[in-house]
Amino acid sequence: MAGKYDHKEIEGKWQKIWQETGLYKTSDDPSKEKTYVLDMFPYPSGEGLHVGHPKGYIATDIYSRHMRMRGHNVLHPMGWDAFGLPAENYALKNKVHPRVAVERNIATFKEQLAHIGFDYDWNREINTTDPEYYKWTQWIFLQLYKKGLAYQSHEPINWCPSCMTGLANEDLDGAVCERCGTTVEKKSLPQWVLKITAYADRMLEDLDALQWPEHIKEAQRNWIGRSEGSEIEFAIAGHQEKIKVFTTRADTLFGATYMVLAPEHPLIFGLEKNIENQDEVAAYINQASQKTEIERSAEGREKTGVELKGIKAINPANQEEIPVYVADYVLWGYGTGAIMAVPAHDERDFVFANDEKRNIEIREVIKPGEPLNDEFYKRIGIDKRCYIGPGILINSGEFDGLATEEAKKKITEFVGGKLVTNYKLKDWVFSRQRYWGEPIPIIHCEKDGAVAVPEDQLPVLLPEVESYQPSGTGESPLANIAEWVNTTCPACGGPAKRETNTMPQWAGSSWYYLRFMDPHNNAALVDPAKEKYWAPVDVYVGGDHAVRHLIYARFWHKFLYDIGTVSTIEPFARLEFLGFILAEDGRKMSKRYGNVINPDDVVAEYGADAFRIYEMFMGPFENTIAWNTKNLVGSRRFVERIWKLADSVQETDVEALETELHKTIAKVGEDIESFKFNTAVSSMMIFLNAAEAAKAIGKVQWATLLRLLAPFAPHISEELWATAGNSGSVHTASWPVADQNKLVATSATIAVQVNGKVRGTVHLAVNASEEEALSAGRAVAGKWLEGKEEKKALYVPGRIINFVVS
RNA sequence: GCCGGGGUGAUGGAAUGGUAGACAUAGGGGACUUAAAAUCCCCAGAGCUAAUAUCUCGUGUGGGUUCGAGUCCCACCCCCGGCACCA
Repeated sequence: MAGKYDHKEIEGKWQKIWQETGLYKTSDDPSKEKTYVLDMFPYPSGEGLHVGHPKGYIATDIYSRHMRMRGHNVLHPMGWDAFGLPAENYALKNKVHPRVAVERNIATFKEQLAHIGFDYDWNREINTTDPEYYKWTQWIFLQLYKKGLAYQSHEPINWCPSCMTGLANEDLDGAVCERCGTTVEKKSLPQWVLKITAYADRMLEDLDALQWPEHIKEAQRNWIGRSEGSEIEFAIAGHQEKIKVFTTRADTLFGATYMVLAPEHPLIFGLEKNIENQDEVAAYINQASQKTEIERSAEGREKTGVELKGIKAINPANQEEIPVYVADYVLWGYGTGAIMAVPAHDERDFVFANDEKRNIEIREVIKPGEPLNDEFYKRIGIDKRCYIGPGILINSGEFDGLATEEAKKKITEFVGGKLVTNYKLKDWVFSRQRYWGEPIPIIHCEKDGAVAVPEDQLPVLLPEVESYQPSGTGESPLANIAEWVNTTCPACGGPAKRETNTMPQWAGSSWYYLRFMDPHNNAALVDPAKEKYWAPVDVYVGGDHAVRHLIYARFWHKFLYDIGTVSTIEPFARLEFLGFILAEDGRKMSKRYGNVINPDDVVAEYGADAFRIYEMFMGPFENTIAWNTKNLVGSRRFVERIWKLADSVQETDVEALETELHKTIAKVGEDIESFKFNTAVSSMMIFLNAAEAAKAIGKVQWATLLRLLAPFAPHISEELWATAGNSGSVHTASWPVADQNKLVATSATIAVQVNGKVRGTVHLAVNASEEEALSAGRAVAGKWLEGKEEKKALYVPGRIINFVVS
């Protein structure tokens, strides 16, 4: 007779034993098959974990325990992504050094995680703010620099006036800072930029082979934004300069009746003397620069612009002179910052040109390849004079009659243009004017310019400062430490200054998964043999970060592949998307709303095992679902009923449970593999219901059930495994194998239908003949067949009987 | 606007084209208890019924394919997510 189920005692006891015996220590045994399961490592915030954080960790824990039981050598590590603005802001607010705050927060996180009973190998813990770690982050930067993929730029960048730092495009949410919601400004600052665009094509192409959720792949495709088109030059009448445009519709060139330059286009200044309405143009440009990105791109906004009077461009297709405008609907940051405008076949150009005072010709050059009836116009849904689809060329000289696709190539060739590919993806602005990040390992020499810090001098340690308050001037707080900034040039020995900007938060997380393979290596980022064994990450679990982290990590990984550091072209073979847990009120869990649920409290009251089961049973893993303490009771009851079932264990197996047990074995195994934890749990519940109904379970069946339960509820299954007299840990026992012969029941209840409507059921042996089945079916459905002509009778063994009558 | 994913009881959700609503929560009834909690047993999509049986309807809407559709096809509506004046 088992005693009362005391989760505190049981869970505390086993957590201690597992730690003492090193049950989860990972070895680099190359003779065993490996599985590398990884969570997106957390940022250790001052608020600690809420119940949403562990959801993904529980999933990887179950997966890793299951693979270990299947005999794999499992790498399931945990670490801390601790650089970046949140840590620094927290530290500023609470008047402690970020390092101290981070250490304290990590201790809290670890304590919280420990209570949930994860199988992490803590010997492999990493922390991105540890100099032994960021030495290698800096090392990667140097390799990028050496290959010309890290360069200095003076282009204006996005600047967050609240965070007082420059930002990358990926750090923006539309036109506001993703972190604080402040509208960003443009600011000219010298900075380091990483040439992520050099990898755009490979990042796009290699997506296809990844086992990732479609929406994440799609988000990456959108972000990279490849578009194939042509670059075509337009001469300016009476000038040497030319206007270069990017277009995806070179086939419409004969319909280009004006051009537009972005307000930032430098050519406007170059032509200044020849612009007759200089004042008007200058005023427009000034006005445009005052607008925020949001204002500029507001949907349905009237298109404004000013003609550059005295300037005419020459359409290279037909040598016609056409007007040139400056208008802010053309963006300086995309393509060449200038467009050829074809009002008949581009909605935006149409809206701009379809204004009487501008008096711009709308010239049709594409005829749709289908009948021009009302239905067609309804479908294209815009003004009949603007058709944006493909078609057949008209009014295009010798190209008349060609189809769009062919004409694009031929016309580009005809006017001496070239086919090019454009991307929305921008190079990664990599400098941050803040304290809490990896120093960029560069020295600026008066004579030699930017010089890489020699690798043997890494890491460049982040110095102590008096104030890590950002200056807001565009200089990082490091610039105030003269004794650190002033140094000698490694190349010439002359006076030089250190780079004072730091790396963005996303640097350390762009390669951390590699360090877990070999966390204590001082001579290399990762030992090649270990990398070859463990790479790639087999299953990567996390939410959000569809673009940023995943695109940065893929970029760095591909670069590391090119320089021979890693052996795979992609870092994460499979990605499982984590649906968040909302608060009970349906809102995001946040201190601000006072709706945070701390896992410590849940574990204390219901136990880690019930907590783990509940988070997995809530619903599909990828769904966002609100926390519900009432529902949690069900998982607690399940755990308690398992505990009580121990009293019903008998020597001999219960024959009636065999089919159900083997179904459960198959189901739980498949469901863990495919991250369908909710149905894995429900299948164990179904089996438990059956065992309770039978009022008995054989000891072999019991041991099997405990092994199935072990990944989900590691403590209670370990306890019951031990009390049942099994040797060793249940977590190193072998995973049960479903017996195919037992999976199929010998008989089944199947439905009898008449004309597809269920009219009854029959219990039939699975191997019953068709005659037997149909006659049994007729007996049940007799009433419905009476007086009707039976046209057809179907029997699908084990599934259905259906009579078709008239 | 383009792209991706969805719409199933009161709720979270199940369902290789084969008895829709498994499993769980909340709910109703009963047992135990002085009582309550806990536990155990039973009921439970909607309609019609005093109730049972029977029947009818039922997976966003309308069509279609099929012996049979939540599942496949077509059109539409709505929700969530990504991108968006990207030429």
